[in-house]
This record gives sequence, structure tokens and C-alpha cells, in this order.
Amino acid sequence: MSGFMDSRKAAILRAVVDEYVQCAEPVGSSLLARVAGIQVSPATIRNEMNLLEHEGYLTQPHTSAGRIPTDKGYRYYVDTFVNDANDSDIIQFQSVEEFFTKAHGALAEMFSDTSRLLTNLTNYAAVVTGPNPETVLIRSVQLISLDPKRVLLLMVDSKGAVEKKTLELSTDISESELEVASNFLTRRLRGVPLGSLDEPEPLGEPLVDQICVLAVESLREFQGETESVYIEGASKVASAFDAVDTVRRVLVTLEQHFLVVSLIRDVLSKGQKVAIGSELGIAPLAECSVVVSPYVVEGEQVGSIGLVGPTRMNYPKVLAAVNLVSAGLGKRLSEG
Amino acid sequence: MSGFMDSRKAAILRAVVDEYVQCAEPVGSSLLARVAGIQVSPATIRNEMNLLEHEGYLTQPHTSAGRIPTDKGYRYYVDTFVNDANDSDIIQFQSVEEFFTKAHGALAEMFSDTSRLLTNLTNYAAVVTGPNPETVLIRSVQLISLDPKRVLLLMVDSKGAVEKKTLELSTDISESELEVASNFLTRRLRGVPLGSLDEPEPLGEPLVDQICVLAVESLREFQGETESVYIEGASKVASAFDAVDTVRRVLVTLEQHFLVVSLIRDVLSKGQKVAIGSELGIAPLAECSVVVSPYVVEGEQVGSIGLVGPTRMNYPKVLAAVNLVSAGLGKRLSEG
DNA sequence: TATTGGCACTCGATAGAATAGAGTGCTAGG
DNA sequence: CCTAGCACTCTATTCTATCGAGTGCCAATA
Repeated sequence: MSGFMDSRKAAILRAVVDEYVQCAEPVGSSLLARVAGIQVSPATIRNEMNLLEHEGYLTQPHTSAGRIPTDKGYRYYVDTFVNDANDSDIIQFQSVEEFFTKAHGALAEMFSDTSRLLTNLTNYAAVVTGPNPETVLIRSVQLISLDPKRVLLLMVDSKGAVEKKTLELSTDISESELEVASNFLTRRLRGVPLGSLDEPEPLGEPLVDQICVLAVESLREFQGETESVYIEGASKVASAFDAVDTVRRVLVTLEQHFLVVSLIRDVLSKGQKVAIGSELGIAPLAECSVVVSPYVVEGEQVGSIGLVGPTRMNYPKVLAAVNLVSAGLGKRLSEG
Repeated sequence: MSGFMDSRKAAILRAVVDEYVQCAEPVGSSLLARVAGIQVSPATIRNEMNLLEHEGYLTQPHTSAGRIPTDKGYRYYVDTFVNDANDSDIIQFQSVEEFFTKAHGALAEMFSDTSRLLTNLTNYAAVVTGPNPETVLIRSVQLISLDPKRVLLLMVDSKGAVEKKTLELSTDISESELEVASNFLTRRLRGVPLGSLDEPEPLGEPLVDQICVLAVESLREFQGETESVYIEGASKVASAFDAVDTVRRVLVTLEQHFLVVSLIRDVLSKGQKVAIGSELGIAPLAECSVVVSPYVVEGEQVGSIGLVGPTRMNYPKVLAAVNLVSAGLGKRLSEG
């Protein structure tokens, strides 16, 4: 039966994708006969392409143009020809290595620099999501007196990030009371995930209790702040599409960070690394594909990086880049 | 002599700008005669427009189209008709008020939210630069022991921002030594601008001296990190121009943060709030204008906000928005 | 039976010609 | 000094003709 994908058909599909990704123009049978490593005549290729079209892998922009891949065609290409453990370009491999040995500074900077690295490697828009608050543990809580009525609350988490907030008190507080509260909070909260904070039981000392309640309230706020997204590469979007309308739609969508984050989550939760066009389920991104990879710190998946480009993207290269960067980021964060 | 700008010519120029900003199409004499509050015939208007063209305020895309303003035309418009103390729209005024009373959280978030506010108010790209390191003073320096060989360096600055870094030591250090170093640093550095840090003179205690040198080194690094830029509104750029090439050029330029920052500095240093097209001196931004305003915290200019849009922008509205937001931001930062 | 050369056909892209209309500059008369 | 009138210019639009890339199909072939 015709629905069977024999190896020649697959080779033709592969060649169409490769060619179209490179040239952005519908691929015809004669071009394939010349270029691809397929030793049959254009007529034979036409027959195969006809089948591939009826099976939904290829489509024609109009009668008498070449074929371009459908989302289903890209999907087959990715599943069949792009192996995950990819032999990546040597050059970009080196630059990623270099980046992560040189990287330093605050966590936020690390993430946005990583996002920039990824966008520059691939020429598509890059997304880096910060640690998931469920996996971030409180390491220490400090209260530092600024003046009698104002106290700096300081939290260091298990990823080395520091969050702070100034607490305003209604009455003066002494250094010794602060120390009691500080010690109590650290003892009580060390190792607790930022995502699940209970009310502390009262100690009986009204001032200390007041400040503990305030502190826990503020720590809860930190949860929102740790869930961070870094998206870079708007200009690459403008290079990837030539309809300004598409550019606008994609950029508008990328600016809705929560949408991008849940998109990436969805893909990962299905065990996928690639989502193509209509698979995304987001109309404005119908012409886009997303490539994602989680990164692992000390054996735990804490966040993910992703890439948003046109469906017509160089999947092997992009997958290699995403894998490389996520590995590098995980390793770097495990050290520091 | 014909170079004189009488009030009727000025009114015509003004009407051309207003009309062109709204409709994005070359403005003809008959349209002006109908629309503008100018009670003369199209023929008279044509004569005046001819003069305005020869004087460089207007130009024709081609022989028989209407006129559009040149950069010089926009400049005259802004200098003459846009008063700085502007009666702003009531609606946006309220939303800005509301934003700043509700705003909270870390400084970085404050800035990026402000940038988003500004881009949404105006529909152009927004820039917010964080405090200038020259005006940021060190308020306190703390050293907190993480384990015997690792110390958390913590700096609070005069704007309430906190920077931190983990110092790795070659030998163990005791709590008491840490305290000596901590006190010494705070005493020595309180009130010193982050931009001008000297080497501390040695105390004689090798361990304390070692850590002080390390600490000052790290504090210097903080300087770079405090100089932050928040640029939002890439999608607005895609809406503002209809040539995808222009969109790309502008977005690429906006991604070079240092360029944007120095651009804003240049404009402000000339005492200007608006720079138009060629005045920017940056080829890729030839079709853009920039509107800026510094913001003042406790009587001191610490940073600035800006806006990048097409030269064909609604200057009165944008100037009002920029002024409003810079005032709001300054006030908000003065409180917290 | 699978492959291939030949061929008619389709349809977008390109170029040229004709037309309409918007807007101008100029001139002559109020 | 202003303006009505008019000839002129140039773009945008429409229509037509043509070109050519690429197809689907069929008959011939190995």
C-alpha cells in the first residue's frame, strides 16, 4: 500500500527539508535529482513527491511550484534524521565552552547572558527560564538592622541567589531581639522549599513574632521573583520572516512571558524537545517551531532553555546548540 | 526675505506634521485647506509649502505627491509647538499614578515594569536606565560566613539596592576576623561613590587584608552591574515601520545596550529632551526619534528614561508620557 | 513491474501599455 | 497679496501578453 514510507521516499523528504531550510524556496524535482544523492530521474522523484503530498508530508504553495514541507513533514524529519546525541560543529562547541568558563556575576546576569549566547549561536530568539521555585530551598535568613525601625531581610537560597527586602516596623526593635528572630527563622526555615512556606508558630515575644510574620510574608513574595524568564533575540525574529505582520505577531507573543513559559513546560511534559508549527497550539506562532531542553543542577531539573524560530529552521544545528548550552549552564550552576 | 517664518507658515507646518503623524501619508494643499484652521485657498497654501520646502522644513516623496516633514520640520514643530509642561491626557495620567502606587518588589523589577508601562502608554519602544554608578554611594558592607573558606560579601547602596558575591578564600577564616574586616570596610567605605574606590591601606593582619582586597575588587565589579538598562517593546517597533528591513535595523541597534545608553546620555548632555532622525547620528536609526527625561531621586539625577519611535511620532503625547513616568519613578524611588 | 522520456497543461511572476487621479507650479485676473 | 484656472508630472492601478518553472500523466523501455 502507498502509505508505506520506504527508504527512498524518506530520503526525498529529507532532501526537500534540507534544501528548503537552506534556500527558502519551493523545491522542485529536477533540483532534487541534481543535488540529492538520489540516482533516479526527476519523473520518478515527481511520483514519490506526489505520494508524499497525499500522505501529508509535503505541500505545494500553488499548482506548478515545487514542494515545501508541512508540519508533519518536519516532524518526520526531526524524529527520523535528527539524532539527539548530535555531533555538533566544533566551532560553536568551543565558543560555548569558553562562554561558561568565563561566565560570572549574579544569577540574573548569568541567565540573560546565556540567552544572548543562544540567540547568537542560532540566529533565532532564545528563552532561558530561571529555577523553578519548587526546587529552590532556603539556605539562610538574616535580619540586618538599618535603623531602629527599618530592618533588611536577607535570604540566601540553595542556588546561591540572594533576595532582600526592607521591612518597615511600627515600633523600634533592639539588636538583640533581631538576633533572636534571625536565629529562629534560619533554624526553622533552612531547607524549606521557597514554594511551600507555613506560618511560623508564635514564640510569645510580640516584637519577635511581629517581625517573623513580616519576614515570612516577604519570603513568599520572593517566590514570584525567582520564577524568571529571559528572552533575547527580537532582531532575529525580524530576520527570520519577511512579512512584517508575522514579525509583529511573533514578537507580541514572545512578550507574554507566562505564555512562553507554559509553552515550554507543555513541550517538556510530553517528553519532547521539539514542537513544530501547529503542534504548539498557538495561532500567532503557527509559522514557528520551538526547541527546548531542561538543564540539570546537582541532579535536579531546575529550569529550561528554549529557542523559537521559523518552522523552516536548521533543526540539527539548533538541537545541538540547545543541548550544548543547557549542559553548559547546568554544569556551570552546579559548580558555583 | 523669504527665510522668515511668519505665523501662517508656521501654522501650515504644524498642520502638515499633525496630519502626517496621524495618517502616515503625504499631505496635500487641499486637505490642509479643509482640515486646518487656515482660512486661505489651496493655492496660497501651495505657495507657502513651496517656500517651506525650499527652506528645508518639508519634502516631497516625488513630484506630484503631498509634502511630508523633514527632520528639520519636526525639530521646528517640537521646539515651537510642544511645550514641556504639558497638559497630559487625563486617562494615562491616572494609569501612571496607579502603577506607581501599586509598584513594589526589587529594583530590577521596578525598572523593567516601568519600561513596560512606558512602552504600553506610547506604543513605542521604551528604555529605562538604572542608577548611574557615580551617584550611588556605599551604605554598608557586610561579610557573612557561609563556611570556613567561603564568605558572602554583601553591599547595600544608598538607593537601597543590594549586591552580593561569594568570596573564595585560600585559607580558613574565623568569625572574629571576619567581623574585624567587616567593620573596617564599612567604616572605611560608607558614603564612598561606587564609581571611585581606592585600595584600602593594609591593617597588618594578613588574613583581614587579604579579604579586604578581595572585597574591594568585587565591589568594583558591582559598578558594572548597577549600570543597568531595561528595554522593552520590540513588538511596537514592528508595528511602527512597515519595511521589515527597517524593523530589523532598529531592533539590532536597540540590542546594543551601550549604544542606546550613550545615545540617551548625549541627548541629555545637550540639555535636550528630543532628538530627531539624523540628529541622532546613528545611521540605522535615521527614521527614528528619541525622547528622554532624567529622573530625580532625593534631588539628584540618578538615571533616565527614554523612548524610541519613528520620527513620525506623536511628540506631545510621548513627551507628556515620558515626563509623567520619569516624575513618577523618581517620586517612587525617593519614598522606598 | 519499476523507471523514464516526452508532452500538454497550470499558474505565478514579470514586463509593457493604457488610464485615472492626486497634487503640483505657474499665470493671469481680482 | 490672494486665488481660480489650467497644463503638467508622476504614481498607482489595471489589463494583457508572455515566459518559464514545475507538474501530472502516458506510453515506451529495461
